Amino acid sequence: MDERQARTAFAALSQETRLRIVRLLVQAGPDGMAAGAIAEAVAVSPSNVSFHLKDLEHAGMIVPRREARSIIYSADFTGLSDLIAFLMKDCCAGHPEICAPALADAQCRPSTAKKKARA
Amino acid sequence: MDERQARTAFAALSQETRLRIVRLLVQAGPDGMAAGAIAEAVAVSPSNVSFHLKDLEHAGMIVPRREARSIIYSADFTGLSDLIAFLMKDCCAGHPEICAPALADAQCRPSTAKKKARA
DNA sequence: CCTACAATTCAACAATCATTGAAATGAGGA
DNA sequence: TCCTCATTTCAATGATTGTTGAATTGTAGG
Repeated sequence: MDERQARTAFAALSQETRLRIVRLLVQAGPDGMAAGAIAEAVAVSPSNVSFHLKDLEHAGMIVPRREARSIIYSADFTGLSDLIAFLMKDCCAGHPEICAPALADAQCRPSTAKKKARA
Repeated sequence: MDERQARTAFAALSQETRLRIVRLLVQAGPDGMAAGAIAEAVAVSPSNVSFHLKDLEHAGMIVPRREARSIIYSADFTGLSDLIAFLMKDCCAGHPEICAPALADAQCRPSTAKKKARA
């Protein structure tokens, strides 16, 4: 992920409605949610949600698929992952020890973490 | 870090000049750089760099200190770390295996990861 | 105290972004 | 085909954000 893509992603996530949509879709998992359901969940108009969904899609944070009459959006985990990697490279560059707390904090470890987080 | 803080941080990083400043300061390390030096490095006017520095400070991405006539800014590693943690919680929530690639990708590992992680 | 320097503040303007409601597209079902 | 539903597109408007140059604050040295 280059700097330009990262900026686009940051901009997408900096807006209240859009950030809520992303969090919603991450929780929804691979099944995703229809545009209309998203609009209802975040309480904005259909045209407005469409505007934000397009922006998030362009930023590589979500991905659409058609299913019958609906368009289902789901989180783009690869895109989110790439953004984290970009941020970690910037944050940790030359200072791995400083960034470590973030890793410990998130309950997200590579498969090497046998025991579950969240005791 | 709550959602509002995260949005402020994302907004700060979504602007070209500001993202360049952050990357510059991360590379500069704890010593930091004077506002004037930053302005020169990113090629913007003093008043403009001041505007962006204030924004980054407000977002918790950089921290200032006075030193003689200069004001030295350095990256706020804690703030950056918190943002990564926020993003990882959102991204990985319930899907740790999906987020793992980001961890492997960044050359930044917690000290708890003795060996492996990339079997 | 006066001057020089580093940085910030301020007001004005330009540019970008978000919201709205109406109209258009596109997929199914009768 | 016709009708309906789900979503998008469009144009207009309001709200935020970024940029500029001049004026200001604060620090240090002569």
